[in-house]
Amino acid sequence: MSSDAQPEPPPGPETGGDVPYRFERSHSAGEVVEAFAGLEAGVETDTVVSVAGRLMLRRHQGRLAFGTLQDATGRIQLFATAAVTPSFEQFTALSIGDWVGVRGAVMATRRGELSVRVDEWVVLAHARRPFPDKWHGLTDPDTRYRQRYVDLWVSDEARAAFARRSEIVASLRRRLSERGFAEVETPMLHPIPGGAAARPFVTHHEALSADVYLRIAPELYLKRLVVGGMERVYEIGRVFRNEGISTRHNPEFTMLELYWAYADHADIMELTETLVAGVAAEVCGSTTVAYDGREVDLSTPWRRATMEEVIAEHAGIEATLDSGLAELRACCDRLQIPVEAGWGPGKLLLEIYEKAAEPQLWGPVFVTDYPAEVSPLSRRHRSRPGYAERFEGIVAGRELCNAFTELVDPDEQRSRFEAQAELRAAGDDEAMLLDEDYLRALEYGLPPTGGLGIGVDRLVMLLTDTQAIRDAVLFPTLRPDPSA
RNA sequence: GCGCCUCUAGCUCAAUUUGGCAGAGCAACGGACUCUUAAUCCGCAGGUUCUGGGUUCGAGUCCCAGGGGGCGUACCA
Repeated sequence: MSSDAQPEPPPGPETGGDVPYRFERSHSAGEVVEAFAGLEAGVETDTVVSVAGRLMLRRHQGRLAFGTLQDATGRIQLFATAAVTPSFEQFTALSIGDWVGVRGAVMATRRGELSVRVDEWVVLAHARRPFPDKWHGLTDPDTRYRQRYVDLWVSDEARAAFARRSEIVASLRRRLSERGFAEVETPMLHPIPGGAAARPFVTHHEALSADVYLRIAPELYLKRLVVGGMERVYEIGRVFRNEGISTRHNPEFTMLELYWAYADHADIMELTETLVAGVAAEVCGSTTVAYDGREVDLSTPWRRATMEEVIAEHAGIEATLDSGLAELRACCDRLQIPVEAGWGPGKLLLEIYEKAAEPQLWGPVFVTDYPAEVSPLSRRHRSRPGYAERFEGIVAGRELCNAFTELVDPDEQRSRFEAQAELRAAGDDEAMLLDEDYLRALEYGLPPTGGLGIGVDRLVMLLTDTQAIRDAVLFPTLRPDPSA
């Protein structure tokens, strides 16, 4: 920082000087704006503040210069004059994008713009590359994602969305903590990928001479912890699935999974709707949010409807597991849904739901009573043979969560795994693998447990009104840059 | 994977019905200006038109191949 008593030329492009190791900031831009809101035009206060950020706009007028300084909290105008600002010429030579620290009196210009007078200033970092057009910003999505560090400065929407993402995740953690859930971290490198039907990424551990898999879900480890006596656990973390990329899919995404001993699917529904509505109220200020030009009312309770009910409503078809294989196949034919030979009635019913009913749902709605056949980790429905106590939450037309009363019986879990193995043998490379250690854990006894998985990125999309997962993930997966 | 669209200066965009000297604004650079708000004004520069072939007297433009990206679709949350 230059000093009034013994002014030193601030390091700048001309001097090639080094930049300071730290800067003592007294106020963020937002704090100045808040503290001095309504300051009358032309008033200079005695309050001296230190602010820091990037110079985003400049307006020079001879021996007077204005700048717009932006930091994480917002923008504040800088007011410099040749009379009071040291090294005024160098100050006016700053580039857009340069980081500067400024110390001076808070004032309002004749036009009433709240400003910090530049009594002292120092360059904190030079922007050697030019910033994008100050009015148009970046429009090329590729550049926005690859150079997010630039996008965040020039796109207010991006900055706001990611700030809100942090609030959402913090809110989830706080709410779960309040309910007695302990946050844990389980392995990301799995010897046997499990907990979901998905193709994994494979990697190799040299010292162990063993292939390992990036996890596709933390589910089986979290339930091991319930066996271990952790009655309420959750994990928020990255999972990896070796599948296509789309507006709703990133190969690595963030999942919230929780397990709650002594609870069942009904408890989980209540928890889910309360959690989501609470987070929405906290970060959006309302349980009614706008998404994609439509309204979503997240206030509790959410509608519960069985899979058959929504199929009847939206596809106009009466289809259940009791309809029989032939009838379900005929339904698929009528709806022009391609079917494969090995599919059982459960898979056929699920296909009918996913192709003919789900796309028309807006929600929020819990679609309940999934076929047990397609739910290898969930417990059989207590009163409906062939069904599982599993549900998915559909919000704003998208799957937000997947949950169930957990399957606790080791023998039944073994036979479910074996059924998956048959599917795998028949060519389904997303079918689950048998995990002997998980079965052993179940043999020690898993109490009645409810489990939930929420796609955090999808929740962020919902609450930030973004239509592409890339706008909810800071660094979405892209092809390696051929020019890099 | 497949289909459609797209790629021009650091950024945002132009460039006449298949074709005729590659342009503007912002940023940068030089200058003027003591209350601006995307400041304004004058001046000066700035290009492998994504890459490689081809057609043509002549290609940013037309054709072929490749690359990046977007959207849709498939798999999936």
